[in-house]
Amino acid sequence: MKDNHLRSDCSICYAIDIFGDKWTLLILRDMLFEGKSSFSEFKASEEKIATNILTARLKVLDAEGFLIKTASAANKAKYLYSLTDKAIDLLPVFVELFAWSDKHRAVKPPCNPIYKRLEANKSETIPAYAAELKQRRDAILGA
Amino acid sequence: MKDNHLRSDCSICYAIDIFGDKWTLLILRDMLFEGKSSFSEFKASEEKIATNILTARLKVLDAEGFLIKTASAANKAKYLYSLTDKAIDLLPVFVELFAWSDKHRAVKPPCNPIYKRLEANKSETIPAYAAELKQRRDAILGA
DNA sequence: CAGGATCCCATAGGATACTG
DNA sequence: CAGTATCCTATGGGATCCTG
Repeated sequence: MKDNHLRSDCSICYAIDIFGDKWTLLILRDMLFEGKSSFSEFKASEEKIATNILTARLKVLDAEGFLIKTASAANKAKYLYSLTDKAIDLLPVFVELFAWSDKHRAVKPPCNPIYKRLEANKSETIPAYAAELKQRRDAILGA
Repeated sequence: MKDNHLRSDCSICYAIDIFGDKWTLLILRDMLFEGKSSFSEFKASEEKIATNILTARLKVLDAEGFLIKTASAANKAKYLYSLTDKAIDLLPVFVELFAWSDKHRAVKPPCNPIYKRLEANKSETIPAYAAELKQRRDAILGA
């Protein structure tokens, strides 16, 4: 994809142009549902992302306004990645994607309890969880 | 991705392993929202997919149970691609993705009226549209 | 019209080693 | 710990031509 050159005006295409690959959504999953916020935590996920890919994806997510990078207060050599509202707004997409996957894949894996919590009563549970995420973020950023 | 080798048990990862690329969701979009059902119609979409990629993606979508390929009744050399329930079940994902994109992209493009119809009253409109799609499909397949 | 076949390039991504 | 730097391979993908 050429930089800053949209393939079309389509809204779906806009989304795919940003995170239509094998890794970006997994990083966002880690942040949205696994409470992860650092390079080494992402690296430790079971899909085993390579460090060069991880660096590249974090850079894009930053540039596209999905996350904010700050230095850790405790450890100067450590960085923390916080979610923007734009990223948190992807929650409904993840919930639907999860529900679909859970319905159609052959093997049923043990699933993250947070998903289960969000599947029922979506119009209440999702905004509530989004608020939690924003609260955690603001605590870290000291906003 | 190695064939039939899942990177992890994660449900999100399952979905990404199938359609985590720049083209697959656009083909499904064309089928779900644009009423397209043939090779040449997909090829004509404004993102200009290459024929080798299109062939490859259709093959994967077929193998993964997203569509059914049948010979056209009218034209023997023509094939029709119909959506399976598995593909139609992606409707909620598309609707949320569309809503997210529409909220966060800088430029607001003129949008497909079908999306607008599905954004309100989702729990009624989405199943209704899904039923429409299945009806159309069954008419074609003569089921 | 639906694709297959080729050629070729760019990017994705894996593995490993290294640095502040 | 958070990357950078390489090196290498595999795949994605564009362009073009060809065939039943």
